[in-house]
Amino acid sequence: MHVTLRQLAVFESVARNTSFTRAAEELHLSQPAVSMQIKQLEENLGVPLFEHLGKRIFLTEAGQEIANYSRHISQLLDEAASVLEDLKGLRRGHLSISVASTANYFATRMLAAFSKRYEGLSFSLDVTNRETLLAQLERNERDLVIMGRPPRELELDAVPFLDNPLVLVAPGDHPLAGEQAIPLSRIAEERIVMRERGSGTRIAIERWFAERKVSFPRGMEMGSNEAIKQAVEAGLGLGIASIHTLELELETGRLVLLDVEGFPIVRHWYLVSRKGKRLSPTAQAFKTFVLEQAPHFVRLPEEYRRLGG
Amino acid sequence: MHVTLRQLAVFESVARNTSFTRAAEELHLSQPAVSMQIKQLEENLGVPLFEHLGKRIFLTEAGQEIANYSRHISQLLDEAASVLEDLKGLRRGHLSISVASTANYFATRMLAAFSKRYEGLSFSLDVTNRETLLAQLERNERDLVIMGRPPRELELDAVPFLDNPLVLVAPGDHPLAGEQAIPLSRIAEERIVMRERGSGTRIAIERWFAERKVSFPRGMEMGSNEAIKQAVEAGLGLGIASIHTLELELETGRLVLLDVEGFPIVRHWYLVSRKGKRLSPTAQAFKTFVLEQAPHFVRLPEEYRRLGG
DNA sequence: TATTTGTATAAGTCTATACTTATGATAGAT
DNA sequence: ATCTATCATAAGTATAGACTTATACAAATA
Repeated sequence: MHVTLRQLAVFESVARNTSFTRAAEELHLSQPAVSMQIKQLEENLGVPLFEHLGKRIFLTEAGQEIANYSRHISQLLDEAASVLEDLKGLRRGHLSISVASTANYFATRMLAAFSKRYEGLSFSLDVTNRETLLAQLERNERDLVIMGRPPRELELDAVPFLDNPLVLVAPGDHPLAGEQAIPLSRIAEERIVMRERGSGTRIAIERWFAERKVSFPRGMEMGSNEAIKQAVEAGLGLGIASIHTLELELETGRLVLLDVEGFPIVRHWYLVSRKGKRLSPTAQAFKTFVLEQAPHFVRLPEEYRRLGG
Repeated sequence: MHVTLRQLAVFESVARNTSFTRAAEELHLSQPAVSMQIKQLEENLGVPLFEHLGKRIFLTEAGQEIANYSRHISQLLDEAASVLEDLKGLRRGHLSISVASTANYFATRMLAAFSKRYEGLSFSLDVTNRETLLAQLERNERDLVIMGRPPRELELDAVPFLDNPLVLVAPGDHPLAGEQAIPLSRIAEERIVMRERGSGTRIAIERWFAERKVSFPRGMEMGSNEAIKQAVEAGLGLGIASIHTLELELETGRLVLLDVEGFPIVRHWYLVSRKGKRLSPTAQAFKTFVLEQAPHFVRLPEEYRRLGG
């Protein structure tokens, strides 16, 4: 059968007015135009929809059924239109993002704030490692990803939106705590706790030392930021990590920033999406939000120094 | 927006196949034809439905929403088609009939049998007086009506389908009980209990006596068939009524048929509908059923005589 | 780099759609 | 019986709808 929405719309009007002429007026059509649409609909359905008794018309049982279905369908269409409007207007929508474990510390706060601003939106947040992040982008499973320097070889849209200072920290009672302008050479004497080889942070650190032609300090490798913090607190050495992973420890003074020559090593946080991806209104809104608001969700190294002093 | 069902159908196929080319094959179309339909749908909705990443396509969030609505709509259309088929195939439908009070005695049985044969059908049965019956027909509120002789002045389709014998009955212990070929003159001596002036039955009786030039017997008027039966049983006189209202009393012997010259007065039951009314499949089926099966739902006068003898 | 695969765009065709006006048929109303 | 209101039918038209083929473009693949 080849029913059209037009036919249903005309039918609906006729059924409601119980008159072809009245429906024609309502639809700004000639009366024969209405007759034809109804006739076609009846032919398509293979059933008479109206009963003609004298000059009055009545819906047949089939007509009543079709009237119900017709109402239902036009209601669905209205609803669909409204949903699309909501999506455009950010009153509805879903945002799926993933963030590198290290970024979790502030990304969660950003998402919470964004969520508060756009109440209708729903979210899925994945906190995972770099490898998974890239795989998700590859499979187009995420709108956006927050991570450190994204690989150049993959075709990605990556926008830096926030400084990511790698800082040197020591236990609160360390001899170097509070000293200013510590020469880098002094650090070479200390043992360093940092992330394992191959991790984004570690690569950055190695490159940094290499650029300065400073011999890489002996150290300990840890598989997580939490492990680094615990090791440093336990006095196993100095730590190098993103300042954004250290907030609580710095605030309580369990760890302190060291003012070492050349530190912090400034890297950046990136907002990453698949190259060529057309962001949904929701994702676009989040991107804008992050680009504008990100600094409000982290503390700068200076702020902690003030605390420590 | 001017969305068409065609657009939704094509969209549905593309969404399911996640491929324009595959959808084109499925729909036996060229690939550009599919592209065009999707493009139009997107323009109508004002939203991109697909994301193109490399050669792969993904549904946008809006696309997923529309896919849901589209599925729902096509499901409704399927359901509507199936309902119409059911209506045609008498697996579904509604029959609304009214019957004259007098006809109730066998009409209910007919309806029960019909209902058993077509299990999917629903019914509404109104047992009411002649006046209401005609008003209902006038307002096209009933598919069919069962009544005695319908008025000629109204434009009706009326088909007689069953004899309606008006019989003379007496209490089981009446002197005339069992006598054969009682002359009509003998009856003139008795008092007669019958329906009130103006009722269909009464008119028929009066006309019958007039035709035979027999003086109308003195009698009592009753407003209902039940009242007649009670009066006769109580010995207030002989009764004249449709045999179909007397089944129980004749069967138990509380009343007996009198074999009076000229009796029974044979009238007919009619199946009546508004002139020009196109009967629904259900109503048509019931009409056919009644025309073919009606005699099975009543007893003939002879059968009771055998009982009485 | 060339090839294959998948989609978009352009141009053209054909037809059915969605109308129109004019007129006919029918049933109520006057 | 005539008039009036309603719907159906007929004939005609302009348009847009639904296609086609040919070709361009872009990205994955070899």
